[in-house]
Amino acid sequence: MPRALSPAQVEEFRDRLCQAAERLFAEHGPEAVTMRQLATELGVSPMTPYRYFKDKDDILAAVRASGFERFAKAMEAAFKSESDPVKRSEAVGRAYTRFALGHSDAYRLMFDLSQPNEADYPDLVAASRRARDIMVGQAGGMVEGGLIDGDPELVAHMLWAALHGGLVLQLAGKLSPAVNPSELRRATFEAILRGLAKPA
Amino acid sequence: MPRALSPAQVEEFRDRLCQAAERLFAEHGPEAVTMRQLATELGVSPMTPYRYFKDKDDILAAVRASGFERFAKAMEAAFKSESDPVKRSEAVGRAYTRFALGHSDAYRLMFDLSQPNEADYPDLVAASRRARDIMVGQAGGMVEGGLIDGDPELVAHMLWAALHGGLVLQLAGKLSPAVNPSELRRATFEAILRGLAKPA
DNA sequence: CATTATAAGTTTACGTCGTAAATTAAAGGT
DNA sequence: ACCTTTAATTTACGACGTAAACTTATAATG
Repeated sequence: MPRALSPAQVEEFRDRLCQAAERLFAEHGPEAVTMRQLATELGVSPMTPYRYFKDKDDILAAVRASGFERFAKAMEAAFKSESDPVKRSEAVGRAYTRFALGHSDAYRLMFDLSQPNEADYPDLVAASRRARDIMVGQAGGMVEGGLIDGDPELVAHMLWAALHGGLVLQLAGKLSPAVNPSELRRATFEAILRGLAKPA
Repeated sequence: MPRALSPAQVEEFRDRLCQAAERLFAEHGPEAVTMRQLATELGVSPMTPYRYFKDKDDILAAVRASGFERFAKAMEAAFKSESDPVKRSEAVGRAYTRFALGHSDAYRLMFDLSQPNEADYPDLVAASRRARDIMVGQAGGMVEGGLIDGDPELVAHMLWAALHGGLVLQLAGKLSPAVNPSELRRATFEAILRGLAKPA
């Protein structure tokens, strides 16, 4: 069916391929998934995906960008669901954790995997920045609300790094079996916030 | 020169190959390094490494194990260099950070990369456990010294996760440019320790 | 010593990968 | 009706990991 292919059709094919890719990447890791498999999955010949994506790396970037978008969306929803800075922070943190644990393969693809030429994929960069902005904004609320002391961006990164570190260690199975991951997160947040609390 | 090959010779070849592999893995990532390159690097034919390693994954595991061993050694030295629990903790933390930043490729290979059948490589498991034990021991000192409150293993994991999280985000270039990584580490440790401090 | 069994190392070969290039075929525009 | 354009397929290539066959040099045996 040559001649044509509206932008909508292009988008539809890209979406379908991304969905298949995300599932297969999650199951077997991106390296283990072949272009031929992806093509078979969509019922097309091995070279067809190359009309819609530059190469395999481009597909990976698209999958990661879509992950960041859903991630950002989940956090934005949590952000808007509360107005009190503390509750808002807790809601965003819960959304973050829920996403990381519920879509752990996507999360690993997004954060663990360091694509060398990440900057070449503007969609990826934009989606990733969008997610980070919410986290910073959430911490800003707590500082402005007078609950804690410090530069909001620094505080946001403290909480983010601590949460991310625990999550990747948990997902990699590197935590000691004696440590309950959710208790680890709770205790870490509590300690950091207590440590940053404004002196009464 | 067939017949013979003492254990020492085997070990020597394995070491040479591991060193070449670590350098090349660091430069280009493990996936981009081929068995043929490694063989050429050692001046042998492409199949020779297969006498000393089961396959490419086995080489990667050996490289990671050797990384964990050097990492553990560095932390053990720091641990022994101080007797006061707080100074000891700081020394171990510094050793950890210095290793992660100074051998960032090895660190990423060790922690970022999740080899699926990690348990199949006992050397790797042992070296990895050795490193973790020091971190837990270091936190135990602070708790026993009465400086902070809590389960030593949990406290160790809190500090570990926070440090590791900041480091991997830094190494992946995901920290905001406005945030100074070393200040981030300092502030996080200070906040956690303040938050865990025993009430006077 | 000459012979032979064995093990180190190389060569060859296979199936699979990502993808470039050539080819085919279907839909407008004229 | 014909030509141009382009989606899609087919074919083809070089490189990969590694199995299997082969070569070669020694150490043990008679």
